[in-house]
Amino acid sequence: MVMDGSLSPKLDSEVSEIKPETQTSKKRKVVQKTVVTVRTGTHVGKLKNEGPPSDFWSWRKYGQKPIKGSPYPRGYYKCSTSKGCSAKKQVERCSTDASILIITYTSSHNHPGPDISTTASLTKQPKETQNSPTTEDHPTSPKEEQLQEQELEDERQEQPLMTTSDGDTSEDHFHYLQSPISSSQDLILVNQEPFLETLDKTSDTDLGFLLDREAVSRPHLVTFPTAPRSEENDFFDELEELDTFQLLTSF
DNA sequence: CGAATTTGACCAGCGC
DNA sequence: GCGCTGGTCAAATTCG
Repeated sequence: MVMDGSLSPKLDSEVSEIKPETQTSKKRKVVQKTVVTVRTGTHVGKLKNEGPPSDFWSWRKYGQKPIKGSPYPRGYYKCSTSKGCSAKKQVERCSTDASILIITYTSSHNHPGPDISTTASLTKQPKETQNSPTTEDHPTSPKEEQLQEQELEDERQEQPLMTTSDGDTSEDHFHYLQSPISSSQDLILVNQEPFLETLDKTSDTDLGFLLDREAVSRPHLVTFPTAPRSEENDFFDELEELDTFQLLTSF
């Protein structure tokens, strides 16, 4: 399957920022990666491990490892929605903000959609719409709030830490996308990287081009253009989001 | 009883 | 070549 964006066509809250990382020379092989940053409520810290921001798919945890530079461990999940699905995701917390979850999706799902019917009464079809749509339907609309911006700073701060051993985390492009995440927590930002290994081999130029394109179109459509918002603005965000939501839903 | 999660060990890639 | 870090597997444990 070549569904690059099969990750998830819809998101519950909003998107803030994404960093497409096509690991070219990292540790393991080169795979498409989608980094999604989710801001969990402040209550998250109380939870034992921050509820797993599960999207519409079911994930099975198969490992956990402490990451250098981050006081929090990283959890490794595999998609259990479908047997043959090779989709994986890594969940880790921002070293600077425990309330921020960084979810990295690897590979794509082989199946169209999870049993959304069970998860929620979504109206959306299981089509693999990867990036375009903002077709997100909120089932019962469990209220989600999203913040962003803070992540920017957080990420920046994080970089130095990560750089300790690596330093080659090249995040040149930012993708703004909707996320598949529909957890009861607050979603902050999501990024999707519809890139497959195939692209990788194609050429760097192409990749860059694609990235650029996406970055350009997405951010303007969904996210706010400028001005970072603070928690106070969050409320507004919610409102706006709801509005958008309704529009989308209506659509 | 079955499924999911947890934890440790092992393996592979990269840097020094 | 060695050591470090990240990622995955598998056995054990826990929960439903």
